[in-house]
Amino acid sequence: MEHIARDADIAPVAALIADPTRAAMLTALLGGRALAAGELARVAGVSAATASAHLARLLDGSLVDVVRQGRHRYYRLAGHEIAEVLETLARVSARPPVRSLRQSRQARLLEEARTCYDHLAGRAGVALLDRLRDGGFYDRQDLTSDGERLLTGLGVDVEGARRARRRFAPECLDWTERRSHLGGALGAAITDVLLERGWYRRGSVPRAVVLTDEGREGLAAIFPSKELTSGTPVT
Amino acid sequence: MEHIARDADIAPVAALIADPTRAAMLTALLGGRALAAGELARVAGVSAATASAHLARLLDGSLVDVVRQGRHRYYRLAGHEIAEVLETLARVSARPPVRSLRQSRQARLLEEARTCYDHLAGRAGVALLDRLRDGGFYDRQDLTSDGERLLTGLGVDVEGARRARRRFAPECLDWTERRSHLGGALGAAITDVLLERGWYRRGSVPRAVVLTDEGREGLAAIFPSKELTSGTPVT
DNA sequence: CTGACACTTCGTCCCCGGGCGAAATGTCGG
DNA sequence: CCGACATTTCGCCCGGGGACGAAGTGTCAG
Repeated sequence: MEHIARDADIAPVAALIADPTRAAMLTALLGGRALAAGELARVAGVSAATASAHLARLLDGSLVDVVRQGRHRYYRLAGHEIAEVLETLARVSARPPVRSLRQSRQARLLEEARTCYDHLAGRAGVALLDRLRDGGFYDRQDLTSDGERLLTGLGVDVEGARRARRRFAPECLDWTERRSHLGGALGAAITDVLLERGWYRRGSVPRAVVLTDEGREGLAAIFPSKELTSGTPVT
Repeated sequence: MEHIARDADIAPVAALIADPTRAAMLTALLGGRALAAGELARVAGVSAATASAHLARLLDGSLVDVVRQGRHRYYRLAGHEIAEVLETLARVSARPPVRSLRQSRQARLLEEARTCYDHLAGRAGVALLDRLRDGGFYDRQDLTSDGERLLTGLGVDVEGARRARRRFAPECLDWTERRSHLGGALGAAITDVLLERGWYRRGSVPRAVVLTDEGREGLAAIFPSKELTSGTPVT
Protein backbone atom coordinates (compact mmCIF):
# COMPACT_ATOMS: atom_id res chain seq x y z
CA MET A 1 0.00 0.00 0.00
CA GLU A 2 2.97 2.27 0.56
CA HIS A 3 4.76 3.85 -2.32
CA ILE A 4 7.19 1.50 -3.97
CA ALA A 5 9.50 3.72 -5.93
CA ARG A 6 9.28 3.19 -9.65
CA ASP A 7 12.84 3.66 -10.73
CA ALA A 8 15.30 1.85 -12.86
CA ASP A 9 15.76 -1.42 -11.09
CA ILE A 10 19.41 -2.00 -10.77
CA ALA A 11 19.18 -5.25 -8.84
CA PRO A 12 19.02 -7.67 -11.80
CA VAL A 13 22.13 -6.27 -13.45
CA ALA A 14 23.94 -6.15 -10.12
CA ALA A 15 22.94 -9.76 -9.49
CA LEU A 16 24.58 -10.81 -12.73
CA ILE A 17 27.82 -9.18 -11.63
CA ALA A 18 27.49 -10.37 -8.04
CA ASP A 19 28.51 -13.96 -8.61
CA PRO A 20 32.29 -14.41 -8.23
CA THR A 21 32.52 -16.66 -11.27
CA ARG A 22 30.68 -14.25 -13.52
CA ALA A 23 32.59 -11.32 -12.06
CA ALA A 24 35.87 -13.03 -12.98
CA MET A 25 34.63 -13.57 -16.53
CA LEU A 26 33.47 -9.98 -16.91
CA THR A 27 36.70 -8.65 -15.49
CA ALA A 28 38.66 -10.73 -17.97
CA LEU A 29 36.50 -9.34 -20.77
CA LEU A 30 37.39 -5.82 -19.64
CA GLY A 31 40.56 -6.40 -21.63
CA GLY A 32 38.42 -5.61 -24.66
CA ARG A 33 39.08 -8.80 -26.59
CA ALA A 34 36.45 -11.42 -27.26
CA LEU A 35 37.27 -14.64 -25.40
CA ALA A 36 36.04 -18.16 -26.12
CA ALA A 37 33.78 -19.94 -23.63
CA GLY A 38 36.55 -22.38 -22.75
CA GLU A 39 39.03 -19.62 -22.00
CA LEU A 40 36.52 -17.93 -19.76
CA ALA A 41 35.90 -21.20 -17.92
CA ARG A 42 39.63 -21.50 -17.29
CA VAL A 43 39.98 -17.90 -16.16
CA ALA A 44 37.13 -18.31 -13.70
CA GLY A 45 38.26 -21.74 -12.54
CA VAL A 46 35.06 -23.65 -13.24
CA SER A 47 33.96 -26.52 -15.46
CA ALA A 48 32.79 -25.94 -19.02
CA ALA A 49 29.24 -26.80 -18.03
CA THR A 50 29.20 -24.23 -15.24
CA ALA A 51 30.75 -21.59 -17.45
CA SER A 52 28.18 -22.22 -20.13
CA ALA A 53 25.32 -21.68 -17.72
CA HIS A 54 26.82 -18.42 -16.50
CA LEU A 55 27.45 -17.16 -20.02
CA ALA A 56 23.86 -17.93 -20.95
CA ARG A 57 22.68 -15.74 -18.11
CA LEU A 58 25.05 -12.91 -19.00
CA LEU A 59 23.83 -13.12 -22.58
CA ASP A 60 20.21 -13.07 -21.49
CA GLY A 61 20.91 -9.98 -19.40
CA SER A 62 22.63 -8.27 -22.33
CA LEU A 63 25.88 -7.85 -20.47
CA VAL A 64 27.78 -9.73 -23.17
CA ASP A 65 27.57 -10.38 -26.90
CA VAL A 66 28.49 -13.60 -28.60
CA VAL A 67 29.95 -14.19 -32.02
CA ARG A 68 30.00 -17.76 -33.30
CA GLN A 69 33.03 -18.75 -35.26
CA GLY A 70 33.29 -22.38 -36.26
CA ARG A 71 33.19 -24.51 -33.18
CA HIS A 72 34.14 -21.63 -30.91
CA ARG A 73 31.89 -19.05 -29.37
CA TYR A 74 33.59 -15.80 -28.60
CA TYR A 75 32.08 -13.65 -25.91
CA ARG A 76 32.73 -9.95 -25.40
CA LEU A 77 31.23 -7.13 -23.35
CA ALA A 78 28.01 -5.81 -24.85
CA GLY A 79 29.26 -2.22 -25.00
CA HIS A 80 31.28 0.47 -23.33
CA GLU A 81 28.44 1.23 -20.90
CA ILE A 82 28.93 -2.21 -19.43
CA ALA A 83 32.66 -1.59 -19.15
CA GLU A 84 31.91 1.65 -17.34
CA VAL A 85 29.79 -0.15 -14.79
CA LEU A 86 32.59 -2.61 -14.10
CA GLU A 87 35.23 0.11 -13.81
CA THR A 88 33.08 2.18 -11.49
CA LEU A 89 32.51 -0.87 -9.31
CA ALA A 90 36.23 -1.58 -9.24
CA ARG A 91 36.86 1.91 -7.90
CA VAL A 92 34.83 1.22 -4.76
CA SER A 93 35.88 -2.39 -4.32
CA ALA A 94 38.63 -3.52 -2.00
CA ARG A 95 41.69 -5.06 -3.50
CA PRO A 96 42.06 -8.63 -2.31
CA PRO A 97 45.24 -9.63 -0.49
CA VAL A 98 48.08 -11.02 -2.53
CA ARG A 99 48.28 -14.75 -2.17
CA SER A 100 51.17 -15.79 -4.36
CA LEU A 101 54.27 -14.41 -6.00
CA ARG A 102 52.69 -14.98 -9.37
CA GLN A 103 49.63 -12.97 -8.47
CA SER A 104 51.75 -10.09 -7.30
CA ARG A 105 53.63 -10.10 -10.58
CA GLN A 106 50.38 -10.09 -12.51
CA ALA A 107 49.10 -7.29 -10.34
CA ARG A 108 52.16 -5.20 -11.11
CA LEU A 109 51.69 -5.83 -14.83
CA LEU A 110 48.10 -4.63 -14.64
CA GLU A 111 49.07 -1.62 -12.60
CA GLU A 112 51.66 -0.67 -15.21
CA ALA A 113 49.58 -0.93 -18.38
CA ARG A 114 46.27 -2.52 -19.26
CA THR A 115 43.30 -1.93 -21.45
CA CYS A 116 40.16 -0.54 -19.87
CA TYR A 117 37.77 -2.21 -22.34
CA ASP A 118 39.02 -0.35 -25.40
CA HIS A 119 41.47 2.28 -24.21
CA LEU A 120 44.82 2.36 -22.43
CA ALA A 121 44.81 2.50 -18.63
CA GLY A 122 47.15 2.04 -15.67
CA ARG A 123 50.31 4.07 -15.15
CA ALA A 124 50.86 4.11 -18.91
CA GLY A 125 47.38 5.48 -19.57
CA VAL A 126 47.73 8.18 -16.96
CA ALA A 127 51.19 9.10 -18.23
CA LEU A 128 49.95 9.32 -21.81
CA LEU A 129 47.29 11.84 -20.85
CA ASP A 130 49.84 13.81 -18.83
CA ARG A 131 52.21 13.98 -21.80
CA LEU A 132 49.42 15.07 -24.15
CA ARG A 133 48.46 17.82 -21.75
CA ASP A 134 52.03 18.93 -21.02
CA GLY A 135 52.80 19.08 -24.73
CA GLY A 136 49.80 21.31 -25.38
CA PHE A 137 48.00 18.63 -27.38
CA TYR A 138 45.03 18.26 -25.06
CA ASP A 139 43.15 20.77 -23.01
CA ARG A 140 39.79 20.74 -21.30
CA GLN A 141 38.39 17.45 -22.59
CA ASP A 142 39.37 18.18 -26.15
CA LEU A 143 42.28 18.07 -28.55
CA THR A 144 44.02 21.32 -29.39
CA SER A 145 44.72 22.01 -33.04
CA ASP A 146 48.29 20.83 -32.40
CA GLY A 147 46.91 17.64 -30.93
CA GLU A 148 44.60 17.13 -33.85
CA ARG A 149 47.57 17.42 -36.24
CA LEU A 150 49.82 15.16 -34.18
CA LEU A 151 47.36 12.30 -33.82
CA THR A 152 46.04 12.47 -37.35
CA GLY A 153 49.64 12.30 -38.52
CA LEU A 154 50.14 9.15 -36.48
CA GLY A 155 47.16 7.53 -38.16
CA VAL A 156 44.57 8.00 -35.45
CA ASP A 157 41.07 8.34 -36.85
CA VAL A 158 40.25 11.58 -35.07
CA GLU A 159 37.50 12.44 -37.53
CA GLY A 160 35.73 9.14 -36.98
CA ALA A 161 36.04 9.46 -33.23
CA ARG A 162 34.39 12.89 -33.34
CA ARG A 163 31.46 11.49 -35.27
CA ALA A 164 30.98 8.59 -32.85
CA ARG A 165 27.94 8.60 -30.62
CA ARG A 166 30.18 8.26 -27.58
CA ARG A 167 31.69 11.18 -25.77
CA PHE A 168 34.81 12.25 -27.64
CA ALA A 169 37.67 12.63 -25.18
CA PRO A 170 36.47 12.36 -21.59
CA GLU A 171 38.83 11.85 -18.70
CA CYS A 172 38.29 8.46 -17.10
CA LEU A 173 39.30 7.95 -13.48
CA ASP A 174 41.83 5.14 -13.24
CA TRP A 175 41.08 2.74 -10.42
CA THR A 176 44.68 1.82 -9.65
CA GLU A 177 46.22 5.25 -10.08
CA ARG A 178 43.29 7.35 -8.86
CA ARG A 179 44.16 9.85 -11.56
CA SER A 180 42.65 10.34 -15.01
CA HIS A 181 43.51 8.62 -18.25
CA LEU A 182 42.01 9.28 -21.66
CA GLY A 183 38.77 7.45 -22.41
CA GLY A 184 35.90 7.74 -24.87
CA ALA A 185 36.03 7.45 -28.62
CA LEU A 186 39.40 9.18 -28.90
CA GLY A 187 41.00 7.00 -26.23
CA ALA A 188 39.81 3.94 -28.11
CA ALA A 189 41.07 5.25 -31.47
CA ILE A 190 44.51 6.00 -30.06
CA THR A 191 44.74 2.58 -28.44
CA ASP A 192 43.80 0.95 -31.74
CA VAL A 193 46.79 2.63 -33.37
CA LEU A 194 49.15 1.77 -30.50
CA LEU A 195 48.30 -1.92 -30.83
CA GLU A 196 48.20 -1.88 -34.62
CA ARG A 197 51.66 -0.35 -34.82
CA GLY A 198 52.99 -2.89 -32.34
CA TRP A 199 53.96 -0.18 -29.86
CA TYR A 200 52.04 -2.11 -27.28
CA ARG A 201 51.17 -5.79 -27.48
CA ARG A 202 48.69 -7.78 -25.46
CA GLY A 203 50.23 -9.68 -22.56
CA SER A 204 49.53 -13.18 -21.35
CA VAL A 205 47.37 -11.96 -18.48
CA PRO A 206 43.91 -11.14 -19.90
CA ARG A 207 43.80 -7.37 -19.56
CA ALA A 208 47.52 -6.59 -19.56
CA VAL A 209 49.43 -4.89 -22.37
CA VAL A 210 53.17 -4.29 -22.51
CA LEU A 211 55.27 -1.58 -24.09
CA THR A 212 57.50 -2.93 -26.89
CA ASP A 213 60.91 -1.61 -27.87
CA GLU A 214 59.41 0.00 -30.96
CA GLY A 215 56.82 1.62 -28.74
CA ARG A 216 59.44 2.96 -26.41
CA GLU A 217 61.32 4.54 -29.31
CA GLY A 218 58.24 5.85 -31.04
CA LEU A 219 56.83 7.47 -27.94
CA ALA A 220 60.22 8.92 -26.97
CA ALA A 221 60.35 10.61 -30.37
CA ILE A 222 56.97 12.22 -29.82
CA PHE A 223 57.42 13.15 -26.17
CA PRO A 224 61.17 13.80 -25.85
CA SER A 225 61.16 15.13 -22.32
CA LYS A 226 60.25 12.17 -20.19
CA GLU A 227 59.71 8.45 -20.12
CA LEU A 228 56.16 7.47 -20.89
CA THR A 229 56.17 4.69 -18.33
CA SER A 230 57.25 4.67 -14.75
CA GLY A 231 60.76 3.66 -15.81
CA THR A 232 60.78 0.61 -13.60
CA PRO A 233 60.24 -2.37 -15.87
CA VAL A 234 58.05 -5.09 -14.42
CA THR A 235 59.98 -8.32 -14.08
CA MET B 1 57.46 -0.07 1.15
CA GLU B 2 56.08 -1.39 -2.04
CA HIS B 3 52.44 -0.77 -2.64
CA ILE B 4 51.08 -3.78 -4.46
CA ALA B 5 47.94 -3.50 -6.52
CA ARG B 6 45.76 -6.48 -7.41
CA ASP B 7 42.72 -6.81 -9.53
CA ALA B 8 39.81 -5.47 -7.53
CA ASP B 9 37.11 -8.00 -6.89
CA ILE B 10 33.85 -6.40 -7.68
CA ALA B 11 31.59 -9.31 -6.75
CA PRO B 12 31.10 -8.48 -3.04
CA VAL B 13 29.98 -4.91 -3.70
CA ALA B 14 27.78 -6.05 -6.57
CA ALA B 15 26.23 -8.68 -4.29
CA LEU B 16 25.25 -6.00 -1.81
CA ILE B 17 23.44 -4.11 -4.55
CA ALA B 18 22.01 -7.25 -6.12
CA ASP B 19 19.28 -7.86 -3.59
CA PRO B 20 16.04 -6.08 -4.59
CA THR B 21 15.37 -4.91 -1.04
CA ARG B 22 18.82 -3.41 -0.62
CA ALA B 23 18.67 -1.95 -4.11
CA ALA B 24 15.44 -0.17 -3.22
CA MET B 25 17.03 1.24 -0.09
CA LEU B 26 20.13 2.42 -1.92
CA THR B 27 18.07 3.97 -4.68
CA ALA B 28 16.03 5.86 -2.10
CA LEU B 29 19.26 7.10 -0.54
CA LEU B 30 20.35 8.44 -3.93
CA GLY B 31 18.14 11.38 -3.05
CA GLY B 32 21.07 12.51 -0.91
CA ARG B 33 19.22 12.77 2.36
CA ALA B 34 19.85 10.49 5.31
CA LEU B 35 16.81 8.28 5.99
CA ALA B 36 15.88 6.45 9.18
CA ALA B 37 15.86 2.66 9.29
CA GLY B 38 12.08 2.59 9.56
CA GLU B 39 11.62 4.80 6.52
CA LEU B 40 13.91 2.57 4.53
CA ALA B 41 11.95 -0.49 5.63
CA ARG B 42 8.75 1.13 4.42
CA VAL B 43 10.27 2.22 1.11
CA ALA B 44 11.55 -1.29 0.45
CA GLY B 45 8.35 -2.94 1.62
CA VAL B 46 9.85 -5.23 4.28
CA SER B 47 9.58 -5.64 8.05
CA ALA B 48 11.80 -3.70 10.41
CA ALA B 49 13.69 -6.85 11.30
CA THR B 50 14.51 -7.59 7.68
CA ALA B 51 15.50 -4.02 6.98
CA SER B 52 17.81 -4.00 9.95
CA ALA B 53 19.65 -7.07 8.72
CA HIS B 54 20.10 -5.53 5.29
CA LEU B 55 21.32 -2.25 6.69
CA ALA B 56 23.85 -4.07 8.85
CA ARG B 57 25.26 -5.70 5.72
CA LEU B 58 25.37 -2.44 3.80
CA LEU B 59 27.15 -0.84 6.72
CA ASP B 60 29.64 -3.67 6.92
CA GLY B 61 30.37 -3.29 3.23
CA SER B 62 30.86 0.47 3.60
CA LEU B 63 28.12 1.32 1.16
CA VAL B 64 26.31 3.40 3.75
CA ASP B 65 27.13 5.49 6.80
CA VAL B 66 24.98 5.76 9.89
CA VAL B 67 24.45 8.65 12.23
CA ARG B 68 22.66 7.94 15.49
CA GLN B 69 20.28 10.59 16.65
CA GLY B 70 18.20 9.76 19.67
CA ARG B 71 16.21 6.66 19.05
CA HIS B 72 16.56 6.98 15.31
CA ARG B 73 19.41 5.82 13.15
CA TYR B 74 19.81 7.76 9.97
CA TYR B 75 21.50 6.02 7.10
CA ARG B 76 23.05 7.71 4.05
CA LEU B 77 25.27 6.70 1.17
CA ALA B 78 28.91 6.42 2.19
CA GLY B 79 30.10 8.86 -0.49
CA HIS B 80 29.70 10.13 -4.00
CA GLU B 81 31.65 7.17 -5.40
CA ILE B 82 28.83 4.92 -4.22
CA ALA B 83 26.28 7.21 -5.83
CA GLU B 84 28.26 7.00 -9.06
CA VAL B 85 28.12 3.22 -9.02
CA LEU B 86 24.35 3.30 -8.59
CA GLU B 87 23.87 5.88 -11.35
CA THR B 88 26.07 3.96 -13.75
CA LEU B 89 24.11 0.80 -13.03
CA ALA B 90 20.83 2.63 -13.60
CA ARG B 91 22.03 3.65 -17.04
CA VAL B 92 22.29 0.04 -18.19
CA SER B 93 19.24 -1.22 -16.33
CA ALA B 94 15.81 -1.55 -17.81
CA ARG B 95 13.03 0.62 -16.50
CA PRO B 96 10.26 -1.51 -15.10
CA PRO B 97 6.80 -1.19 -16.61
CA VAL B 98 4.40 1.21 -15.00
CA ARG B 99 1.84 -0.60 -12.94
CA SER B 100 -0.34 2.07 -11.44
CA LEU B 101 -1.42 5.62 -12.08
CA ARG B 102 0.32 6.72 -8.93
CA GLN B 103 3.56 5.14 -10.01
CA SER B 104 3.40 6.87 -13.35
CA ARG B 105 2.93 10.21 -11.65
CA GLN B 106 5.92 9.53 -9.44
CA ALA B 107 7.92 8.54 -12.45
CA ARG B 108 7.09 11.80 -14.17
CA LEU B 109 8.13 13.73 -11.09
CA LEU B 110 11.49 11.98 -11.03
CA GLU B 111 12.02 12.55 -14.72
CA GLU B 112 11.29 16.24 -14.29
CA ALA B 113 13.63 17.02 -11.41
CA ARG B 114 15.42 14.95 -8.82
CA THR B 115 18.66 14.91 -6.92
CA CYS B 116 21.39 12.58 -8.09
CA TYR B 117 22.93 12.11 -4.62
CA ASP B 118 23.95 15.73 -4.16
CA HIS B 119 23.30 17.53 -7.42
CA LEU B 120 20.32 18.35 -9.61
CA ALA B 121 19.31 15.83 -12.28
CA GLY B 122 16.42 15.02 -14.60
CA ARG B 123 15.08 17.43 -17.20
CA ALA B 124 15.76 20.32 -14.82
CA GLY B 125 19.40 19.30 -14.37
CA VAL B 126 19.96 18.89 -18.09
CA ALA B 127 18.24 22.21 -18.79
CA LEU B 128 20.36 23.99 -16.19
CA LEU B 129 23.56 22.86 -17.83
CA ASP B 130 22.22 23.85 -21.24
CA ARG B 131 21.36 27.33 -19.98
CA LEU B 132 24.80 27.75 -18.39
CA ARG B 133 26.44 26.75 -21.63
CA ASP B 134 24.20 28.85 -23.86
CA GLY B 135 24.77 31.89 -21.68
CA GLY B 136 28.54 31.50 -21.94
CA PHE B 137 28.91 30.64 -18.27
CA TYR B 138 30.25 27.14 -18.76
CA ASP B 139 32.56 25.71 -21.36
CA ARG B 140 34.58 22.56 -21.59
CA GLN B 141 34.08 21.17 -18.09
CA ASP B 142 34.81 24.48 -16.44
CA LEU B 143 33.22 27.78 -15.52
CA THR B 144 34.07 30.77 -17.67
CA SER B 145 34.99 33.97 -15.85
CA ASP B 146 31.42 35.14 -16.45
CA GLY B 147 30.16 31.94 -14.89
CA GLU B 148 32.45 32.34 -11.92
CA ARG B 149 31.08 35.84 -11.33
CA LEU B 150 27.46 34.81 -11.78
CA LEU B 151 27.53 31.89 -9.39
CA THR B 152 29.65 33.55 -6.76
CA GLY B 153 27.16 36.42 -6.84
CA LEU B 154 24.35 33.96 -6.19
CA GLY B 155 26.13 32.65 -3.13
CA VAL B 156 27.57 29.47 -4.58
CA ASP B 157 30.83 28.49 -2.91
CA VAL B 158 32.84 28.20 -6.11
CA GLU B 159 36.13 28.61 -4.28
CA GLY B 160 35.38 25.76 -1.92
CA ALA B 161 34.25 23.53 -4.77
CA ARG B 162 37.53 24.12 -6.59
CA ARG B 163 39.50 23.08 -3.55
CA ALA B 164 37.45 19.91 -3.05
CA ARG B 165 39.12 16.60 -3.74
CA ARG B 166 36.34 15.72 -6.17
CA ARG B 167 36.38 16.64 -9.82
CA PHE B 168 35.20 20.23 -10.12
CA ALA B 169 32.55 20.41 -12.83
CA PRO B 170 32.27 17.15 -14.76
CA GLU B 171 29.35 16.39 -17.01
CA CYS B 172 27.31 13.52 -15.61
CA LEU B 173 25.21 11.46 -17.99
CA ASP B 174 21.58 11.55 -16.92
CA TRP B 175 19.93 8.14 -16.95
CA THR B 176 16.45 9.36 -17.82
CA GLU B 177 17.40 12.05 -20.30
CA ARG B 178 20.48 10.41 -21.79
CA ARG B 179 22.07 13.83 -21.91
CA SER B 180 24.50 15.49 -19.51
CA HIS B 181 23.78 17.46 -16.38
CA LEU B 182 26.28 19.16 -14.10
CA GLY B 183 27.87 16.94 -11.47
CA GLY B 184 30.92 17.03 -9.20
CA ALA B 185 31.74 19.54 -6.51
CA LEU B 186 30.27 22.48 -8.43
CA GLY B 187 27.02 20.66 -9.18
CA ALA B 188 26.67 19.91 -5.48
CA ALA B 189 27.46 23.49 -4.45
CA ILE B 190 24.88 24.91 -6.86
CA THR B 191 22.24 22.46 -5.67
CA ASP B 192 22.94 23.44 -2.07
CA VAL B 193 22.14 27.03 -2.92
CA LEU B 194 19.02 26.13 -4.91
CA LEU B 195 17.60 24.23 -1.93
CA GLU B 196 18.78 26.76 0.62
CA ARG B 197 17.14 29.63 -1.24
CA GLY B 198 13.95 27.61 -1.54
CA TRP B 199 14.07 27.70 -5.33
CA TYR B 200 13.63 23.97 -5.22
CA ARG B 201 12.19 21.99 -2.36
CA ARG B 202 12.29 18.27 -1.66
CA GLY B 203 9.20 16.38 -2.76
CA SER B 204 7.31 13.63 -1.02
CA VAL B 205 8.82 10.94 -3.21
CA PRO B 206 12.33 10.17 -1.87
CA ARG B 207 14.52 11.56 -4.63
CA ALA B 208 12.20 14.11 -6.17
CA VAL B 209 12.55 17.88 -5.94
CA VAL B 210 10.13 20.47 -7.28
CA LEU B 211 10.58 23.96 -8.62
CA THR B 212 8.92 26.60 -6.42
CA ASP B 213 7.41 29.88 -7.59
CA GLU B 214 10.38 31.76 -6.19
CA GLY B 215 12.65 29.44 -8.10
CA ARG B 216 10.77 30.01 -11.31
CA GLU B 217 11.14 33.77 -10.93
CA GLY B 218 14.74 33.67 -9.82
CA LEU B 219 15.84 31.44 -12.64
CA ALA B 220 13.86 33.42 -15.21
CA ALA B 221 15.74 36.52 -14.10
CA ILE B 222 19.09 34.83 -14.66
CA PHE B 223 18.24 33.04 -17.88
CA PRO B 224 15.72 35.36 -19.57
CA SER B 225 15.46 33.54 -22.86
CA LYS B 226 13.78 30.28 -22.03
CA GLU B 227 11.98 28.30 -19.38
CA LEU B 228 14.31 26.29 -17.21
CA THR B 229 11.93 23.39 -17.05
CA SER B 230 10.09 21.59 -19.75
CA GLY B 231 7.20 23.97 -19.31
CA THR B 232 4.73 21.18 -18.74
CA PRO B 233 4.04 21.11 -15.03
CA VAL B 234 3.65 17.65 -13.56
CA THR B 235 0.24 17.20 -12.07
C1' DC C 1 32.41 -41.73 -42.26
C1' DT C 2 34.66 -41.25 -38.05
C1' DG C 3 36.78 -39.56 -34.11
C1' DA C 4 38.35 -35.31 -31.74
C1' DC C 5 37.08 -31.11 -29.99
C1' DA C 6 34.04 -26.98 -28.31
C1' DC C 7 30.15 -26.03 -26.24
C1' DT C 8 25.35 -26.68 -24.33
C1' DT C 9 21.65 -29.30 -22.02
C1' DC C 10 20.08 -32.36 -18.44
C1' DG C 11 19.75 -34.36 -13.90
C1' DT C 12 21.17 -34.07 -9.30
C1' DC C 13 22.93 -32.36 -5.02
C1' DC C 14 23.49 -28.93 -1.60
C1' DC C 15 24.08 -24.67 0.78
C1' DC C 16 23.52 -19.80 1.35
C1' DG C 17 20.76 -16.02 2.15
C1' DG C 18 16.29 -13.59 2.61
C1' DG C 19 11.81 -13.58 4.95
C1' DC C 20 9.13 -13.20 9.31
C1' DG C 21 7.51 -13.02 14.41
C1' DA C 22 8.87 -12.70 19.00
C1' DA C 23 11.76 -11.06 22.30
C1' DA C 24 15.70 -8.05 23.75
C1' DT C 25 17.99 -3.47 23.74
C1' DG C 26 17.85 1.33 23.72
C1' DT C 27 15.82 6.06 23.93
C1' DC C 28 12.45 9.49 24.71
C1' DG C 29 8.48 11.90 27.19
C1' DG C 30 6.28 12.29 31.62
C1' DC D 1 10.52 4.53 37.17
C1' DC D 2 7.02 3.77 33.39
C1' DG D 3 4.88 2.76 28.94
C1' DA D 4 5.56 4.09 23.79
C1' DC D 5 8.39 3.86 20.05
C1' DA D 6 12.68 2.73 17.06
C1' DT D 7 15.82 -0.62 16.15
C1' DT D 8 18.39 -4.83 16.68
C1' DT D 9 19.01 -9.83 17.82
C1' DC D 10 17.38 -14.57 17.74
C1' DG D 11 15.33 -18.76 15.95
C1' DC D 12 13.24 -20.91 12.28
C1' DC D 13 11.53 -21.87 7.57
C1' DC D 14 12.07 -21.95 2.74
C1' DG D 15 13.47 -21.39 -2.15
C1' DG D 16 16.77 -20.25 -5.65
C1' DG D 17 20.94 -20.68 -7.63
C1' DG D 18 25.51 -22.57 -8.37
C1' DA D 19 28.40 -26.73 -8.66
C1' DC D 20 29.46 -31.02 -11.19
C1' DG D 21 29.40 -35.33 -14.43
C1' DA D 22 27.32 -37.35 -18.20
C1' DA D 23 25.00 -37.14 -22.28
C1' DG D 24 23.59 -34.44 -26.49
C1' DT D 25 24.54 -31.14 -30.46
C1' DG D 26 27.40 -29.08 -33.66
C1' DT D 27 31.87 -28.41 -36.33
C1' DC D 28 36.22 -29.43 -38.18
C1' DA D 29 39.99 -32.51 -40.03
C1' DG D 30 41.38 -36.45 -42.76
